[in-house]
Amino acid sequence: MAAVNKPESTPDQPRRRIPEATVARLPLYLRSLLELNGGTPTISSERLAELAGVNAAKVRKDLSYLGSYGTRGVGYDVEFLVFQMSRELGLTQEWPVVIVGAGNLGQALANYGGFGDRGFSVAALVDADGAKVGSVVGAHVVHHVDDLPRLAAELHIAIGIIATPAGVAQDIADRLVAAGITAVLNFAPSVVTVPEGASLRKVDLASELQILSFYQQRRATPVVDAGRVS
Amino acid sequence: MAAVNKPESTPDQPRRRIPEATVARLPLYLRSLLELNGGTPTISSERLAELAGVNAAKVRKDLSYLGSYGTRGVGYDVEFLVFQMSRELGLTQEWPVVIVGAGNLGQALANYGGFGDRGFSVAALVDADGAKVGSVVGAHVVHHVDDLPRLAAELHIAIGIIATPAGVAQDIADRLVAAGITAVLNFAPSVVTVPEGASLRKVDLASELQILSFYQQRRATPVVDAGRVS
DNA sequence: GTGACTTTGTGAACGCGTGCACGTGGGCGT
DNA sequence: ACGCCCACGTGCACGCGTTCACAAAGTCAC
Repeated sequence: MAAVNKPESTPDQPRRRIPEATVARLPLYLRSLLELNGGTPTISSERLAELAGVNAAKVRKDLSYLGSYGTRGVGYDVEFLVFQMSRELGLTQEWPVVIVGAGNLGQALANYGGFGDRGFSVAALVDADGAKVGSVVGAHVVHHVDDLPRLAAELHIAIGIIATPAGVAQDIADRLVAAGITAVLNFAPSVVTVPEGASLRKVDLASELQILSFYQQRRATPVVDAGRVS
Repeated sequence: MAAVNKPESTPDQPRRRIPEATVARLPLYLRSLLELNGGTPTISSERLAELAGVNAAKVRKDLSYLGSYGTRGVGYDVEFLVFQMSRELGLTQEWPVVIVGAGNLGQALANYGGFGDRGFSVAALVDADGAKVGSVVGAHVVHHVDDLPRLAAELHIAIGIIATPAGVAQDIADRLVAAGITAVLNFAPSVVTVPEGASLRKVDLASELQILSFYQQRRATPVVDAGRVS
């Protein structure tokens, strides 16, 4: 990345580093604020915490990473906070997204309304199956996955969603990155990796269910517990 | 497979507490092992780490929470490990799942093949919209959400998936819990809470995209001074 | 202007998870 | 049988994230 190389001698950090855990909560706060719909001009950390389902201290610390945007004795200006968070999250611009895989999931995602919701739009839908290419899903024509580089360049796509079978997920990830798409959201039940400098998030339905199953199983089986019960 | 009851054969230790982070990785390990397809009888922590995309020390520590199932100098017996992990995750039994919301996402989930994959099956699909009730989605007839208590009891459903609009997600969660379903997977873009004693996981597409957007934005902006970026 | 009250911002302590490094113990070759 | 080698299991240190508690800072009433 550009100027940020070694923190060898530069005391002034260019930009505040925001902990990953905090970044993951920002969308939650933003959503909570938007749900207020202008009901109140300001909001306290306590109220926001309640809406977001976290505790107040965490809210304050998280927001403090963005800057001192609160007013003591009053709270945070909702509108201003929404603006700052949107800016920080990069939501002041439109993010065109490509969905790879026009199967069950890919089609559902393409049709999903809550998408353009806030800064994101489905710019392209691609598939490797020649038979699907050209067909129409929702408002989108399915393109061939080989067109990724062209599509990415022409439509300025920076985010890719993998909605393919597990077997080809890594290959698709590689192709996405090769096409200059450095943010990847993987829905396929498969471990994929991206090179340094690219971002990867995953949504893993099977894992989530298995995690639930684990705790459900624990509850069902009587246990000799050494203290707490959860 | 052997009896799914208490491991009376094993030294009956007061069950080990497994860190949440570890639990979240178990499905990953399990999947990686299954992909081996009997290729090798044993596997080292290093190899498994590679497959699962984590580091070897973490694998060993994670697996050690399950018990000392490895053999020094050799590695882990794949088949045995699969069995132990399946047992621990509660995958030796079938988990019937109810999907709430027969909209875009709900239908896609109902049709999703990789579901019965490993211990889970769509036992019911319900919706609040009377017009949808009775219609057929995939192999399932849509029932009314009011039937939840009956369905849950009759079909022994313990896991519920919320695939509704955000506005009703909390209400649905309450209904699920009231119906005795104590494990909930929430797909709706909304904060929901469940009472103590129930489990909740969430899958939040919008948040994931916004997190990606955050890092993408950081990469794109060359970083000015500590103050505002115009 | 003053004092009481409210809520932020943050220093500090704590706890959990991660990763290293190495002791430990079992297999395998000779 | 013996010793070498290998990979597990884990104690320990470190870093990140969470939480508490409180001073700082601003508002509001009068």
